[in-house]
Amino acid sequence: MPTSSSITIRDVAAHAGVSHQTVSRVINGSERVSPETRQRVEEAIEALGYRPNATARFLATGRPLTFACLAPNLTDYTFASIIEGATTEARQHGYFMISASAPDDDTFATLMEQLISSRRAEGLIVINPYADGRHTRVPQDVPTVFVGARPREGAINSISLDDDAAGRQAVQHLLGLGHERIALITGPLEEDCSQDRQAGYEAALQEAGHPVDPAMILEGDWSATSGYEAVQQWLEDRINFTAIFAQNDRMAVGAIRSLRESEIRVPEDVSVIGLDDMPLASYFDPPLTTMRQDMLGIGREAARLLVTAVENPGGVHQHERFPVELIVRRSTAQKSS
Amino acid sequence: MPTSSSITIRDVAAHAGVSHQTVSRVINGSERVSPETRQRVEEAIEALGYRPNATARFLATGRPLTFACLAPNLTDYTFASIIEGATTEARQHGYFMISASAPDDDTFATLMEQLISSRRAEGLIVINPYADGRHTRVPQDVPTVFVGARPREGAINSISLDDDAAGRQAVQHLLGLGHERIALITGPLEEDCSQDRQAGYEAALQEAGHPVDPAMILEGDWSATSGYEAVQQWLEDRINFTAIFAQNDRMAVGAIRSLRESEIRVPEDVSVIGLDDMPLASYFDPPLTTMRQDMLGIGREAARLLVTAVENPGGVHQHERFPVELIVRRSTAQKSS
DNA sequence: ATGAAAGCGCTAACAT
DNA sequence: ATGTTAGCGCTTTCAT
Repeated sequence: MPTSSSITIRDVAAHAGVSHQTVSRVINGSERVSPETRQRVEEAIEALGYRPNATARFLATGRPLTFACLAPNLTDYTFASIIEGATTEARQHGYFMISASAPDDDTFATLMEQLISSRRAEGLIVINPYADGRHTRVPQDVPTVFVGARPREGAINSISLDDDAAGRQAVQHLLGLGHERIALITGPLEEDCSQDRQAGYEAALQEAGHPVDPAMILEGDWSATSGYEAVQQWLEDRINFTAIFAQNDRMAVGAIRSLRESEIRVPEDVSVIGLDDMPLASYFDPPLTTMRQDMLGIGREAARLLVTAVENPGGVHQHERFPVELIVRRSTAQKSS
Repeated sequence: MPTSSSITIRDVAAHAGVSHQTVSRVINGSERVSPETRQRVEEAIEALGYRPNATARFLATGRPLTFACLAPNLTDYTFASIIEGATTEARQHGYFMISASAPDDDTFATLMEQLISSRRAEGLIVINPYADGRHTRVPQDVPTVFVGARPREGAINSISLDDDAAGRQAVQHLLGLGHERIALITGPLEEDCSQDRQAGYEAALQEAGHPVDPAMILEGDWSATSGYEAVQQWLEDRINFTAIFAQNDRMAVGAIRSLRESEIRVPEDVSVIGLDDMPLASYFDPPLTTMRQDMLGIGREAARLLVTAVENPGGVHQHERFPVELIVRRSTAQKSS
């Protein structure tokens, strides 16, 4: 089997004594080829080591069979999982994924130009589109799925967690353990999910007849450090609370560190619940109570929606919300007396 | 600025009253265009909202300006970081990256066919090529960089940690604290890095005049669970040790969990050192002593080597090793009497 | 400095 | 069932 250096469809045709179009039919699995001819062509392909040139095919069909997936970064575990799910699912449908990190608005705009305007990719997945103004940079008429954003005006598919329900669930778990003074550490408030999780938190509290105390709500930036600092702040301000809902696991871990350093026991004195179920969440001390999100599944679904959008132009835009699953470990416990 | 739906170079040419070739010259920044003509063409481009079609350009030049990066998965923090570094660096040089996960040999082979043989990508980065037989699946003559593999025969660039030095450094740190009975949890032994880290461990021990006891060496699979189980095993076998070197952080964390459950204190009774400096390594209890590897830098360097290989065919193959940096936190301490 | 012609490797449309 | 003729949108000679 010789090298496939630059054997073209015509070389194969010559070798098999047929027209190049017949070769094209064979490699595309058309029915309209006699068995004998097909056989001869396949032998020629094998003999010459022919491999179809993807670029040429893309040009001829006008379809690059490629998606782009943009996230603030590629290393965050949640982003990476979504990307993995989307990439794998896309492949199943014949598409490859170009993923790139767009830390800011400008980078995002540049990538739009190079990826979308140049028609290098025919579909787009944007993770965290409301992290900044990037959602406004998406060109019209490009099949797109936003991940981690609420449905909005505009012709775009969206997938997100059911963040409101997640917020409620966290609070209800804590309420069920007897806690009433529940503090909240949010993510950046420009992100939909932070707002929705907070809304769920407030709703659950109010429905249970408890007040929402603004002093017990602090904004973090998803980092462990910001969770740590939120607790420091409350301690300085002498805020009383017996439980904390951190909107992600990293902030929860930071909060626990801070509590411990102040000799406050978790969960005996204060319960802490996070959200994500990040890797090793059960290996922290104490093992983290949290809410698991199916990030791989979200990524897969994003790819599925995108395939649908690309293959059925003018279709209806979909909006989905994924549920969260409570994982009770040991950072939450019954409120002590 | 109208839509760029399907404006071609010829539309622009007509609009500007020049030949399409002149438009080509303008968008490629050729010198051989008079300022006035250039001006007119640029106005036409603006007026029509023209954007060059990347696929057409690829076909004409024979260069897809795309790399592929294959890893066992996309979510592992070390892989994701390497990918992020490589993707970003590649972009700097005008290349996009298609990344995909190849959990096994067969998937890898299929991806080679779809990505490389079809000339959809012109360069290849393989993370962990010796995880299985995948390194044999890389076609000849494709510019390739192996990440996480020792230099070998064959025309391929490689980058890895200086794993041998890392193994030594871990042991020397422990030796310096007075430990002599140092147990080792390795990664899968088919991977170069596991072997090399073990070689460094053994060399450092021997140079210090201490025996290498095979009973104190157990093979893990990088997971926290395998670290946990290794310690269980030693405990059952009543092996005596005062320190553990786990070849990655996850296994270190698992080992610590196991030790604690047996009422063995870390670091008072047993010191534990890992390798990676994974996110939140400092948030475990105790904060993990480990060795940091610059995964983003490794990824960037991989992309740089690949650009060189692609742009200078027939060049020399490079092999690089990155150093590791000891991060002393609190899971290691002076051996108690 | 600019244009005309040819072709990259394939698919699509129309014959036969 | 198979071949012929045209492109896809661009770059690359080679003229002028």
